[in-house]
Amino acid sequence: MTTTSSGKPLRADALRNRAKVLAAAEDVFAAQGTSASTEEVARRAGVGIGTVFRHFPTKESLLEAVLVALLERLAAQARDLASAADPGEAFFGFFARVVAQAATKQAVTDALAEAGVDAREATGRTGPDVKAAIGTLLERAQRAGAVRADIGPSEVTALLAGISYAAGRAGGSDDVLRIAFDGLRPQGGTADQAAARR
Amino acid sequence: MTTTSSGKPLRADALRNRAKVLAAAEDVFAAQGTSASTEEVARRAGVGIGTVFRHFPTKESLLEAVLVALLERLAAQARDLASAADPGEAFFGFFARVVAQAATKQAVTDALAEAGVDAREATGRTGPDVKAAIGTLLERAQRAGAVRADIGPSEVTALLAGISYAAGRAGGSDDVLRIAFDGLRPQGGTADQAAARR
Amino acid sequence: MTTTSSGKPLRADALRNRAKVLAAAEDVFAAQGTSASTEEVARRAGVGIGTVFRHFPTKESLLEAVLVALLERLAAQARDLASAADPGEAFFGFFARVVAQAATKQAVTDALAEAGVDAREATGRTGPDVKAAIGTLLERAQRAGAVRADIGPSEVTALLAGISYAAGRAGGSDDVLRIAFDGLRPQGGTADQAAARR
Amino acid sequence: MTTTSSGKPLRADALRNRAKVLAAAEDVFAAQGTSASTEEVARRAGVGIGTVFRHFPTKESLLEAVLVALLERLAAQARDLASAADPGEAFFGFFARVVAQAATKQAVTDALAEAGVDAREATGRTGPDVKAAIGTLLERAQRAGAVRADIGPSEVTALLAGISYAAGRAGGSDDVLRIAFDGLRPQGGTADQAAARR
DNA sequence: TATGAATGAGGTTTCATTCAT
DNA sequence: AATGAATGAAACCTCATTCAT
Repeated sequence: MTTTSSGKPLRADALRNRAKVLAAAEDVFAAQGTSASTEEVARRAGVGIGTVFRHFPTKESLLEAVLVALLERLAAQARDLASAADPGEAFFGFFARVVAQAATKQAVTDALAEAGVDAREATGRTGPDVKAAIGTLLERAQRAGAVRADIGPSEVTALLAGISYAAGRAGGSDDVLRIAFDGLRPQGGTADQAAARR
Repeated sequence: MTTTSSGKPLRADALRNRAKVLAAAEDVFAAQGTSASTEEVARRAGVGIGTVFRHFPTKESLLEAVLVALLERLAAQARDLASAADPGEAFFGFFARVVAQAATKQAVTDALAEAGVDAREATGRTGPDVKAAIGTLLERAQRAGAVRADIGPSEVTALLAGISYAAGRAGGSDDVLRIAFDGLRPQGGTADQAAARR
Repeated sequence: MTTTSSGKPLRADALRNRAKVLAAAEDVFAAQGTSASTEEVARRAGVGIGTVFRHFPTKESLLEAVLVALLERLAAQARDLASAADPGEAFFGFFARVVAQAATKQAVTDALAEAGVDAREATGRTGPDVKAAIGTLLERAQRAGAVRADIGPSEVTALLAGISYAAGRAGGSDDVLRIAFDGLRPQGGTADQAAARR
Repeated sequence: MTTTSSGKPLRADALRNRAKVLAAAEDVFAAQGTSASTEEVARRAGVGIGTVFRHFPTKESLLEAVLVALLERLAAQARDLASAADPGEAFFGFFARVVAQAATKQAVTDALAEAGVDAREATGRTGPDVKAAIGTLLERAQRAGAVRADIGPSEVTALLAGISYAAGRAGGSDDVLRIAFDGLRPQGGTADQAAARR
């Protein structure tokens, strides 16, 4: 993501400003919600409002960019864990870490949802990246018998969102995370369990 | 909720309008999010904007009223199930029903959170009602061995919120609900499981 | 002023309400300025808003009525003093008393001026009454040599308004009143002064 | 007043617009009273409503700015006369000129009073400037025996306000001004008078 | 006649976006 | 490319006035 939509490479200073704006936006939206003003983002970034709009022609595109950045970071974390020694630990560790980061992401996910933009469409090719990375973690954990076999990446992603929400808003304690983990593990008395024992 | 804050009973027509506004607000906020305009609510209700503000002097108070109405409805449903024959079925049935209704409630819960109002405080005495009713369902299900014994109403409520969110936003299928249910059941290898098998 | 504009006599209870509203309006406008809401007047009067509008079909007419009532009271006070023993004392005493009451009257005078209504027209036949009563006091004081001879009721009224304003807003002390009095007395080196020394 | 509250100098075009808005506000408030809408001010200034609020973030701050501008102008006029040849003429000339300008100033003074803002506080350091300049004029006139010795700047200011009000509202003729002048001159039978005759 | 609920124009203020500097 | 002033639509809310009860 080092070029504009027009495909032309950005000058060094422009690139630096783009990064400053993005970082500021992440902070501001996390702190004040997505209804924070674009001007506030500019102020925090230390640039003029015009500069924000030069890089992100609408507020929605700014929110989208923040979301993409977050998802990219998540995907990277997932890929880092893809070759960990203990697949189960890798999977659940990733899950827990995402939930812990939820406060910020929540704001942005909400925003896009509210703006009437489907998150999956907005995130373009980043969404699949995350899903693919999660899929890898999931498969390894399932093969190791640490996670039930009858679910796929979509279910994991949805559950991740829900538990993150609970953690951010409902003041959910670790107990909620524990319940989710128990639900994700192979369940007793089923074919899953048999597979887990193998 | 048939009186104003001043304690005087409302005239029949006023009461009817209040209900119309509340219903419209529920629809509008569910459909467009809580940033929908008050004027849109008035339009949908078929009343003048002044009427909305007569009944709910600020937008926040309108959002609050919508939330309270929703919670009241939930509490009533929970109470209805408190004496059902099968406590486990009652508990899980309630959970599933709430999640199914989630689209609307989500909008409002978000709104209050964003508005800086603590949902638990805003809902005044309605929140406790819901929690109490859920507590009753939970206890009965735990005593019957249908639900794990190491959680309380707070965890259930938080999980309810999270799964509802997943259902409303992340397009969570029934699989997510199934995972949550499995996590809520007595877990293998513990005293709970023994109780469950009895 | 015991009839409506339609000429029909008011029922006893209607008359009582009219008086209550008028008194409340005086209080409210004096305390909060003329931008106070009509609803506030109704509340203070202990009647419904509809009742206020039944008696005074517009807010302007209510302000006008308050002003008329005030002027009537002033005229009565002036008439009471018309036969006082000392004409000079009567004149200056009246002047001082009016200024002391100014706070309330100010609000209303301003209001009418702001509302684009010419005070002289609005007050209809009451204005002349006041002016006539002031004229009588003035003439007697002039004949007694206590007030300069080269001014008429119009100048006295204007000065009265100005000094009242100063008293109400500019925090004018008694000194301002003293200056006005000195300016109103027969001035040195003229026929007036001779008369004053007689 | 060539900078914003943030201390940064304004761009040339912004400065021009600020002046246009201020001038328009003076006109509009003078003509229609302080309850005139901000939109009317924008229309008269030929700018968008947003521009008005960029320069004056609330209506009250706009009213305040108009008042400050007026007081500054008055202070400048007073200072110009501070070294005039005839101190008495300077003092009374100033007084007369202020009264002649009264229509506009009245509107604004009223406004601030109504808005619950103490004019003296709101005007910051401009109020004292005016009073100081008036004080200089007064002292010189008193030393020259043209004005009575037993009053100070506060009394002059209050009287100024009152007579201005009379001139603007009550249709006061020059006679009222004459009365005030006579009251301000050294009064017969006192040390003042002796000084005046010298 | 009295009441107060309903109305909607209009007021202040915010903010995403555009454009001159 | 960067800036920030200008714009105006739209939001929330008030209040004089009308009208059904």
